[in-house]
Amino acid sequence: MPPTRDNPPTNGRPTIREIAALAGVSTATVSRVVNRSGYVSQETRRAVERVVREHGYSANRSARGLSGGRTGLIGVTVPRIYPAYFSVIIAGVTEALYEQDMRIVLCPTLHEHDREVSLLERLMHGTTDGALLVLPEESSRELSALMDHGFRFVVVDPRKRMESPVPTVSAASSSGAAQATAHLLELGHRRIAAITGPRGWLATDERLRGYQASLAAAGVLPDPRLVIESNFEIDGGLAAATELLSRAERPTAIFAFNDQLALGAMQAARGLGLRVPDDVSIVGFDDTAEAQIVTPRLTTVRQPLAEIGRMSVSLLTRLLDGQRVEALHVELETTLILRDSTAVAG
Amino acid sequence: MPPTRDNPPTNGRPTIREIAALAGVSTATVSRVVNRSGYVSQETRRAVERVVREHGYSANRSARGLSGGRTGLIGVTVPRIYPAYFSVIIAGVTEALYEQDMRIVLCPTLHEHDREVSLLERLMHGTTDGALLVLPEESSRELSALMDHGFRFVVVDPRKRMESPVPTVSAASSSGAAQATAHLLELGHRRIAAITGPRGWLATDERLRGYQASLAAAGVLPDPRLVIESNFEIDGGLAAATELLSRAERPTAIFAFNDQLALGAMQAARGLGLRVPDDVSIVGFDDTAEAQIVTPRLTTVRQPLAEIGRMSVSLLTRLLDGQRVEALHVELETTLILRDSTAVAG
DNA sequence: CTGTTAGCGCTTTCAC
DNA sequence: GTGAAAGCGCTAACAG
Repeated sequence: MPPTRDNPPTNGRPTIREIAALAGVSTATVSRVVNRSGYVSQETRRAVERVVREHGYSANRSARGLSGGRTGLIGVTVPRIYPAYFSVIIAGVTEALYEQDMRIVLCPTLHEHDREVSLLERLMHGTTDGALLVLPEESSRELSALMDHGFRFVVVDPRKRMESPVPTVSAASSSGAAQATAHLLELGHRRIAAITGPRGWLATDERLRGYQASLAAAGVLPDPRLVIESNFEIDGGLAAATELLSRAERPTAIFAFNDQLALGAMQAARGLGLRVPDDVSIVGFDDTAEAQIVTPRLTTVRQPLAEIGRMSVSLLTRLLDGQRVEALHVELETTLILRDSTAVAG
Repeated sequence: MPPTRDNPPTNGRPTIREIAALAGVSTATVSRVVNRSGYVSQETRRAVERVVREHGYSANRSARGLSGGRTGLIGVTVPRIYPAYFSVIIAGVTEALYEQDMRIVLCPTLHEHDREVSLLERLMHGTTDGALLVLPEESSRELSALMDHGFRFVVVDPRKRMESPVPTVSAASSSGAAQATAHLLELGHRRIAAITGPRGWLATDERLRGYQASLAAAGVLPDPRLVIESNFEIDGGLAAATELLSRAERPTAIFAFNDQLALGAMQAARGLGLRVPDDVSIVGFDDTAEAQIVTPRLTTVRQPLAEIGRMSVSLLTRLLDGQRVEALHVELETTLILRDSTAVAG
């Protein structure tokens, strides 16, 4: 601690004791009124509320946290803050928390497993009441262990499949992918390539399943050469699509497993002098803001990202309230959004 | 509080008392070791450090906060979490904080003055040690009052000019705008329109100043009809540019005062069947990720957004340490990034 | 219904 | 150098 350190400013805010004195009651009563817990007579309540209002009192969160109550803070680990995919989830989370007068302690992990674990451990020890883990690195086993340890959290968009004790919120990847693929098939496409995320990730495997199901339903033989594994980032999409579109017998359509990959694919097409959708149709997944600002605007599968964030908060708060959570794995609907990057097969 | 509420999980983490017992010293000594404060003998220090390490001890933040120390939490108010402009600043902030083992409590204000004020007041009372206000709604006077009140904060990208006691971090808007305009002039453009942000905002006024300065330096008479006030959002850019480009004597170049406006302007051009940059050149401001994914890629003025975030943290922590901050108004450089949305005047 | 009373886990004088 | 002890502001039994 530096030598010149000021005394921590008190900001002159009233404490519960002062409010109690002013209202002529005990601190316990003020606490009861403020927290709507226990019985307080109409009169007393009103009197206390008046003083609270007049003095702009609100409980010191550290004190509340310490005394065994809640801190009112939720930790959220997330690989990164952007692209929009993450920001929109975060926005949904903060808004839902705000409505309950709670706040978010935001922790980007940069995909580092160690950082995520240590973050989680410190967060859960006195700083926050619980956590939301977006796309966590931990395995189901590690997370189960944490739950057994008394940690309270919800996994958002799990990377791998989670065992039952760990609550999860995600979107219907498989059906969304099936819709996207069916759309391309209806347009007459038969050589439909897929640029996937990393194998083994739930999002990848589920979307692959939907893609293959639609292909099968249309009687189209799946061609493994048309499926390229990538990384859910623009560069990956660019590389994969460049490869695909440079082939002698190139695909007439590409289903990119997220919007970032689709953006990369569009760049690839452009780089090769191919027009979208005239020469190649492209479909994405997510429907983030980027989908609407590129030319042509991207046809894509919408995930209700803000809603995913809100739902996660809802699950977590129920968990924190000690309620038994009925739906441990919530899956929200996805919708195909038709825009300008797909057209009838040439 | 719901009836079924669990006892708050302890997570089985050791307390300072346990560590003290294990190390055979008092809690005071452990505290000294952990906080590197006061004198502790080499020996004792080492012994304590060993126990701390072995048991993965770290201080409970609520307790630390309560007992007058720091909470290790910084509040950050920001209008929204996306577009990228905000996310990138936030990312810079969190990363800089992480390096000091501090965390961010993120609070979107949705541009609501009331929400921002109340957020700020509660944050500063026991939850956080200080705050970063990104593009705050408050006037310089209101903020000065808060500072007098003992609040510690730094304003990032001030909306209005701030009086001296309030520290600020921003980018060199005026010179960036001058560069952008000069670039267009060099390409032979003379009818250069400007789509601005709201009048009275520092970002708007400064960029306007740079724009006019470059025009004047080139001997081009400023035409007030070419300057349209807008809102820093895509829709605003679309509307303003549509108007500009529909005129009989339309501008050959548009300087949009941020990238969002520029994206809107590109959409407008496309909507009118005009090609960018052949028919109209467009320059943006910010250089967010969007600038690189649109077609053509956007020529724009880069603001070092992540660096702005990091610098703000640096200023704030110095403030919290009670050090006198030398540079109260930090202004970072901007750079013109040449891409494909500008070309020689037709 | 309301007040009294213990702490929560930590930092910080103040003695020794 | 180190320990004992006093709270920080609040919640939660437990009495009454």
